[in-house]
Amino acid sequence: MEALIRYLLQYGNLNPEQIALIQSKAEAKTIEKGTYFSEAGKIAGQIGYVTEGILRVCYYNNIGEGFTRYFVYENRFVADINSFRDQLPSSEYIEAITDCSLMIFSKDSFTELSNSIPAWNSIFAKITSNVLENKMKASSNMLVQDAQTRYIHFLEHYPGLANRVPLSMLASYLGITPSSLSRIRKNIT
Amino acid sequence: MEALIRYLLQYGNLNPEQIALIQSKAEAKTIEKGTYFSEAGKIAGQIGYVTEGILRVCYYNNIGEGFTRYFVYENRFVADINSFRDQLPSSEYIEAITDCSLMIFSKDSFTELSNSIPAWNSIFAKITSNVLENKMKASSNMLVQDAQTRYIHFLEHYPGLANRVPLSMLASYLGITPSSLSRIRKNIT
DNA sequence: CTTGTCATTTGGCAATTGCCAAACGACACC
DNA sequence: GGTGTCGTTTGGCAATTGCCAAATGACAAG
Repeated sequence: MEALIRYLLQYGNLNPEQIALIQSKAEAKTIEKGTYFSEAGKIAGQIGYVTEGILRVCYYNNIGEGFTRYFVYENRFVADINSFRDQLPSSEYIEAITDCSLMIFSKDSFTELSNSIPAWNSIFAKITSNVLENKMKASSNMLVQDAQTRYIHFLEHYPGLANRVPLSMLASYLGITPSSLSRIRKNIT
Repeated sequence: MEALIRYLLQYGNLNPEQIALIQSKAEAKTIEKGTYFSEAGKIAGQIGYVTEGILRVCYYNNIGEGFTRYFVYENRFVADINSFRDQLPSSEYIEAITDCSLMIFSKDSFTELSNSIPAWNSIFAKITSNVLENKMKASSNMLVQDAQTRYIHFLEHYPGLANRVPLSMLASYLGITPSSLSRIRKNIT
């Protein structure tokens, strides 16, 4: 909970009353490995702050293969933000790939905070654009690197994460086959 | 100018007085092919709505090669949004690849609109997250497609654009060499 | 018209990566 | 212990793409 407040304070100021209000609206939630926090076709009813565990934002093609767009891990927000904000159907899945603990805000709580705390919307606008811009740059950079460079960059940028996610999901994030990732790992040891 | 207002109205409501205020703050500007709208290391002082022409958002590596992250063309906003919002140094270049006509808002005008029009920040928050999310998905999708598929998808998604941008810049957007793109074009005719 | 410059095309070859199939390892269940 | 399942590793081969170099084309300047 302190971590959540510290995270928010990076993006704007909040006084003690506002912090107390936020804390009163945050709700602890755990979800099991393999279950979905949010599903394509459904409307996102909550936004979560990850206190423990890893999720992946992913989609499936017409033959059921899953592709990882990115991972979300401790001390980051997770949600289909456009679905949550405008209450439109989501286009992606958010899947827990380990057991996860989250602090969540329901849409109603989020709206109340947005009405009570002037800085709230500005804080989330900043978080959203910073995070999305970074994700976009990461994908865009990967496009012009070879597979091994992408993997090494992932190792450096997300220390420890490579050992916590299945090889096949990491491979689809990197845009390569599981076999290729397995060979790359053998190469660089 | 009507196009700009119509674009904004897609993301929120504005009454006639607000529309008039917006129009009074928008400033016409032209920039020449080959010049920068915004530069890495500098603070973005304006946000532009493209009425004519094409720009690219790009960066350079340590040996001076330029890589295109994406293109911005008619009836879209262009800016380094994080630099513009927080007045921090930009990390990328925005280059006119044809002569361009823009409607621009200076940081001061933008702030005034933000103070006078309650919906203003919400409109730009939606535009920002929608646009960034689409860019991010596009890059992420490209990562798992072969070069020809990426090019065909670009042709379908941005009709006419392929003939208006230099092959070398399109190649770097697609993450392939100019030679490869040239061969792909020969293949599919 | 000639020249120079720069972007694009093309060829040949090498490296990367994908695809398919088989083997292996971990692990739960009987 | 045996069996099945699933994820990962490995091998062999084919396709894609990059790299380097040369040829061609477009175009502006003299």
